[in-house]
Amino acid sequence: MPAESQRLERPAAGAITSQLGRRDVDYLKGLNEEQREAVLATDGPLLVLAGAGTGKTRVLTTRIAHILRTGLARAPEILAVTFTNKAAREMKERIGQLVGASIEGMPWLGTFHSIGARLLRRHAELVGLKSDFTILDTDDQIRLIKQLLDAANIDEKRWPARVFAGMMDNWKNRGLLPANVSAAEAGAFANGRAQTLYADYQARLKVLNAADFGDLLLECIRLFNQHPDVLAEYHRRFKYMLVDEYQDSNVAQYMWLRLLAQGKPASEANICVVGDDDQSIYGWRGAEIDNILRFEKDFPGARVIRLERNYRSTSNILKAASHLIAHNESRLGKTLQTDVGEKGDLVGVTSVWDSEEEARHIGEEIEQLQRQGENLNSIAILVRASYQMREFEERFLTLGLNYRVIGGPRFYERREIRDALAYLRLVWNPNDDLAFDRIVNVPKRGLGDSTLRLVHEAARHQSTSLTDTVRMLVQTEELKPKQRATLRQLIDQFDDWRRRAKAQPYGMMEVDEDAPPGVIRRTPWHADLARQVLDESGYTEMWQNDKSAEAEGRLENLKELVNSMEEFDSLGGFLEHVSLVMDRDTGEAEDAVSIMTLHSAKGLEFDTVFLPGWEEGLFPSQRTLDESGRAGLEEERRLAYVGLTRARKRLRLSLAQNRRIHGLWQSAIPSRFLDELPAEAVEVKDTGSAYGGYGYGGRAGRFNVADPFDSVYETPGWRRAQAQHQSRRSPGPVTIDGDLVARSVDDGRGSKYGVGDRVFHLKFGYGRIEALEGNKLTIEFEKAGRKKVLDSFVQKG
DNA sequence: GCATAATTCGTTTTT
DNA sequence: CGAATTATGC
Repeated sequence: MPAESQRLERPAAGAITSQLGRRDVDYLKGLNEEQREAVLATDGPLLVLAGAGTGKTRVLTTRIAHILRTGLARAPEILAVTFTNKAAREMKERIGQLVGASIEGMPWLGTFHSIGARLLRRHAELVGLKSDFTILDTDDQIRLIKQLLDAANIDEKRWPARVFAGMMDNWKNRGLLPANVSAAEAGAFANGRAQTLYADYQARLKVLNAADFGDLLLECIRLFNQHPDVLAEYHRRFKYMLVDEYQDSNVAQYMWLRLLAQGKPASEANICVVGDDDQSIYGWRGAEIDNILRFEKDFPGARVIRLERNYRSTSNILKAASHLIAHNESRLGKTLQTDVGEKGDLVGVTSVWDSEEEARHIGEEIEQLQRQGENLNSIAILVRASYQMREFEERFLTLGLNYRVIGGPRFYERREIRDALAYLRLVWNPNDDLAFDRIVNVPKRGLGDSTLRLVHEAARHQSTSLTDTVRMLVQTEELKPKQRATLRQLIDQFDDWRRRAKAQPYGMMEVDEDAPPGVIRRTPWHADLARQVLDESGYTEMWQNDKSAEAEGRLENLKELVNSMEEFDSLGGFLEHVSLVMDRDTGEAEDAVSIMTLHSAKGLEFDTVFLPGWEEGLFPSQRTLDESGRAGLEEERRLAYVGLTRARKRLRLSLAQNRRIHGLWQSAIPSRFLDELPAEAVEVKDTGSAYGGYGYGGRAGRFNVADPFDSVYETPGWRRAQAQHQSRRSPGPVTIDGDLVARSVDDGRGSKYGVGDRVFHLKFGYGRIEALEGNKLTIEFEKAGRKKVLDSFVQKG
């Protein structure tokens, strides 16, 4: 885990350029004509349409190297954005190799989000944040929304928080601030209160000094729009802009780029986008394939360079992929030419009885390949939906075949990791209410719903953080003694940890760069502190006492987490890293078959690729068809294209005649995509167990396909979708949940009490104020006696 | 407040 | 069919 965010701060700006003079760089060697052109066309807008396996990353990295080498710009003057951390890391590495320097000095190479975060931290105060703002993950987001729904008296059963989170995500992906959300769209949630909720949510984030992932872009856009001077600063700074996987960009990312490119007239902008419209598979999460299709209009006079020479696959594989993708209408059009030279094996298509047989069959083929000396690492199984994976896992376990599942729950998404991080976040920032919420009763401390509800209400009334609220509450008698003692202890503990955190000066863990190898590096204090926090809080113990099977693994993960902290210079730096870099190191040490979804396979390649489950409904997915119609079908087809083009030498498709979905068996129809493969590149195989005549193999090369596309509109699913769409469009009669009974609300003049006032307290009844101390009142109650309470819990009686 | 039974509900996923 | 979340009883 490289400490990118930390190291980049060091002024190594000249590191790359200074070494260039000494090196005879032959970076242009080995590039084909188009690639070289794409590298050398530095000025003006450029669209590089790079088909699968045509050397896209190579062009991108070489282009950067070229810009540096020729002195067109220095490293900090180049903005290069990717979508994933993995891609960013890879680029850094390869640029490093090309220019013979380390990754240092490319401060603006990163994901949209990490660069967005970097920009926001620099100008935080202009968007209502402090520069040490917290980046929320989806978990925190949901928690926060739940609180807001609760506060607004919206039934969370009927209007689930995750649905609203999805809507907001959607808006943010499209660059919409609360004010810009159309009433029609907002009407679809909580009887039209969505817009207010969105605004409340944003306001709450500011109070919490936090931003969610969407904000990292959206707030940048707002910043640029509202502060042209700031934007101008970056116009001057960035001489060249490069964007990877442009077909995956969404509207917000487009706006972001557009603003940054505005320093010059569009026809002169030095912006280079690289992508493949045929590999756009993220439409469902906001990607606008239109961005890439429209590039030439956005940037008039843009050069377009097509990379069509494929260095990956045999011609049969390529033929299959090209033939299939040609069925799409909205595409810019490329024709991949193989450079491999071999025709290779035919693409195998096998029909099997059910998914169990499918797994058995693929297992056998893999064992066969293994006997032929193939490496398991060079084999992958790519599925459409993750539930298909289980069958393979089970089979491979009984076979004793090594496999690895890629893209499962990520390290930083595991419960124990999030809990541990919440502890650390709360040490780092006492006002992190979401972190507080997460761990206040983890491990179990006997603080249940009622106690926490009380704390929350008090916090809401007083507009203080949960930590501060509790700090006040424990000085009163609002809480039951047991809970009060527990909370007091917890607060004290955190204060203690914070003291320890401050006690250690930063200088202590500065790494001695000149130390000879072998010198044991001192464990940074914050890793130690983390260990202490986890031990003293009882968190470690909680898992030690847990007898479930996963407990051991969780403890391991916690250790790993603490160890990984040692690579960071400060707790803050570490926390930034974990909130943005959510990917795990790929353990490629062992030889194993890879099992993953088609989506997570993008960008990878394998000698042998198995593509199971080519059945109507599963692939293409019925749901996508229902929701997005023809556009959905085209995206599914691109997904198929991505799958096919992952293979270098061997491609094996399969389909089951019967599949169990949601517990019940359904007979399946072969995928229409099978019909779209060129017959001459395909070989239909038979497992022998398929029932003659029914099987796909029985039809002598003609695929027993699927209804024509139009019939999709007749499926029940489609009609359902239509119906939903209708109901969403028309707001309909406004039904009121009946829950409009006024709650005892703070009337705003809350804290204006004086000694002698008669007040009412929900729990203790009527009483008279004896003394005032800030917002703490001492009251002599008529029935309950003398108590200390918070002013927000009483009303004038 | 917490452990256990009943119920709901089923893509794809990065940051 | 099975996970994952929610209602129920102690």
